[in-house]
Amino acid sequence: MSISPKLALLEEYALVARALSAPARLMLLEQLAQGERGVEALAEKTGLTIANCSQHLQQLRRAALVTSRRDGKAVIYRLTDAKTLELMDLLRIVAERNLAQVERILRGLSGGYDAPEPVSRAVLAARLAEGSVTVLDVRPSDEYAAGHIPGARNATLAQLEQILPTLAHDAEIVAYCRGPYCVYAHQAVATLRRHGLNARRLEGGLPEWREDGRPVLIHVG
Amino acid sequence: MSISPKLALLEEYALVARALSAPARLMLLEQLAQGERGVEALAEKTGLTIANCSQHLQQLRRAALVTSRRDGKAVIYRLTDAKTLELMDLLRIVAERNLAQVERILRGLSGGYDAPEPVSRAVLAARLAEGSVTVLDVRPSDEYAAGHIPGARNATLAQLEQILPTLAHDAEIVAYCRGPYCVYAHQAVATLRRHGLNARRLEGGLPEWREDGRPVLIHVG
DNA sequence: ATATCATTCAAGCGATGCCTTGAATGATAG
DNA sequence: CTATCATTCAAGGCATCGCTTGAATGATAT
Repeated sequence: MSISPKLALLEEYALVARALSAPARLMLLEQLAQGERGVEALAEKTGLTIANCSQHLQQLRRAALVTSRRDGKAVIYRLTDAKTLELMDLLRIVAERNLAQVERILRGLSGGYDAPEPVSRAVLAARLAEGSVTVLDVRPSDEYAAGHIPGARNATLAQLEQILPTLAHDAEIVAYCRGPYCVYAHQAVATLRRHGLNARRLEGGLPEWREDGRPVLIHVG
Repeated sequence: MSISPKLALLEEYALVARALSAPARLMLLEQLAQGERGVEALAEKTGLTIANCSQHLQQLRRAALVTSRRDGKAVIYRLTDAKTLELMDLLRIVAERNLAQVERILRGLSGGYDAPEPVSRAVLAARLAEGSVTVLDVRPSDEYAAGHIPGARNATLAQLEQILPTLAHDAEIVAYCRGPYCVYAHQAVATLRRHGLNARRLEGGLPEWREDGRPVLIHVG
């Protein structure tokens, strides 16, 4: 009943890939890229039931993409390390690079306008230093409170229309969200540009920004 | 169409991951990494039937990991670009790195379940002679192939859950691995006992067994 | 101890995936 | 046109996956 060593190895690799092969688990990883979370919080954010969420998390843990620790009654999950994020990013890059389907979906998101190139993190940091840019954090406010780019203003997609008048029409606006898997920033830029504002998207999201070693402001005033 | 654009995007990313989640397809990609090949050549190299091989290749093509062209009657497949290779490499790196990490983590938590006393090598040898025990080698398959206790069955930790139903519930199970500093056997025993099986750990590992002058079987059938 | 809360386990259902078998397609050679 | 070859399609069996429901576990507080 002993299988070949080679096949056993491939089975291990396949286990990791299989852990990444369900949209629900990618959602969980995206959430965990924001920071460590408990099961209940993850279930709420992703819309999964508690039990289902727990089972997905255990599958991710079996592939060692996440680790967990106890905190009182709660079990807190987090990404094992930056390699997990790298793997997710490369998966996304390959998918977007190769799949015309992805392009069509993103185009559908942008509502048919020509999406401009995203702003690199280095460029945004420079523009921030000279104060020539408005930064918009379009994630839910609890995630904003847990950490955001210094100087960024928070507005969910639902709030976006309301704060439109308060946005300068001359300065450039840069929107960001959770990261490459997240579509909030795409949608925000589409909305802003439809209203004639000069908006672009930040390349990557807050996890990538933090990964670069750039400042993150916690506990808003 | 767009029920949920976000889900649709994640579905596309998951499609790429799913394409990498079958050992057969990883074998095909490994072959293609050495150069473009026809279907028949790939089937021969991997031991798959022609039809099965063709279907796997189409799945890889759907994920845009490979592309194909016609050459006379034959269809020649090749990797789409270097990114496919990068993705395979990162998958392998993460899998191997994570397995080592699991080992380190488990070393920290030796407790967690009431571990029974390990079985001495002399006792195991006697029990083996009378056939009243199931021996489980929980090291990687290549190490198993390089030498193991005669009659031992090989199963990595990842495979353990899958072979659970095939393990006898009445006979005692003895698990061993590399030696006193290796945690595979500890973890295996913990898993088996969680499933209600009567499992214990061998004192020491294969090096100690060999050091005792006891038989070691090389070259598995 | 008992109660409570968060998480995990276990069983069942429907859907999907992998593999096999046998027939259909598409391109080339005579 | 017909025959041949490589590949693909189609249908079936069998296993696995993802989700749900309801109960069990583990840690904490009373």
